[in-house]
Amino acid sequence: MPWRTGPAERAAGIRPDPYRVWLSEVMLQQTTVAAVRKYHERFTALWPTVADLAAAPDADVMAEWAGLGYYARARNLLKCARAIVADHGGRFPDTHDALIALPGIGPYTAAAVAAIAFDRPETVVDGNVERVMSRLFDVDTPLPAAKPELTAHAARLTSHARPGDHAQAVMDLGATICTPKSPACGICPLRDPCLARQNGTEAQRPVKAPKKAKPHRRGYAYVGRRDDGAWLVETRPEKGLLGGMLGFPGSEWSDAPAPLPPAPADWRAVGEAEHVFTHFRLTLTVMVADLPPSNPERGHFVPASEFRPGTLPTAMRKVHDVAAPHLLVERARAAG
DNA sequence: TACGCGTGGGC
DNA sequence: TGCCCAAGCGT
Repeated sequence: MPWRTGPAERAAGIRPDPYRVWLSEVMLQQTTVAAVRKYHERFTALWPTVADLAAAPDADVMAEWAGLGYYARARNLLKCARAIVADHGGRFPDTHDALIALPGIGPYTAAAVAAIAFDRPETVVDGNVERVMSRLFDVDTPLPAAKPELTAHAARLTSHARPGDHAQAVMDLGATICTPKSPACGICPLRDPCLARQNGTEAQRPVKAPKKAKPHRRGYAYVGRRDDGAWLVETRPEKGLLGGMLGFPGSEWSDAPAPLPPAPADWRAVGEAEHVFTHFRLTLTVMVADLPPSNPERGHFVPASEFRPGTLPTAMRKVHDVAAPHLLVERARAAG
């Protein structure tokens, strides 16, 4: 991964850039490496240092984060960058305790940055480490209750000689060999001491608490365009679902939502957009209309030349994709 | 402690 | 196809 340093660089005493390590770790929270790579490249190209990021407009950062999910991470990313400039002279603190005091940095990220960027003997415990420890010691306590026990195991094994390499190695073992399904025990360097392997329980580790069922919610989303092609959008409130992101005005999302058009117009339904969030399933009825030039009751117009569907969170991009063909038809009909 | 918070890929 | 999951954090 591009934010890592190789053996030759480390042998020469070169440590990874703490800014790049921090950025990667925040992006990797509950997110796959494959999804993160391009976002990390884009962010470091646009904002090469933490000071550059701290100076960026909120809307620019949110737009670049669009599609990566868990948008509170992007809001906290900016808060953290600005705190580092304001309170730490633009340099990342190099201790776990100072790092964990910053927005968006919790136990995992504080340990990961301290270990990987500053080679401090901190114990990282992410989902990979939990899985490796639960198998190595055949822990049958269900997660998340097992977390302290697994953390204690991981801490006892943490290398004080090469903490950064150790942290990445345990996570890489979990990501590539000690995988959730069909672990490659045959090539695992820990196959002999692994208690789950000895007991034949590796497929049942880690034990997890049962999940809650996802309710199904519905709503209306309104995609309106003005005569000049401008799109009616709104910036969502800072807190809550898709907080701070651009979206289309809509109704509440509930069992039986009431229509709530953002402006008087001849709204008509053109289809549905389906999306699954972490804790509920959503079906949005997509409404479209040509809008008069008068001010809407909610939202604001973005000129067609400045509107990029890629800056929308995925649920809203799906709404756009359902609506766009119908709007284009209307534009063409009007023009023709 | 438990919940709210996204998304895309794998099977 | 519907579930499971991924380098968690804030409240």
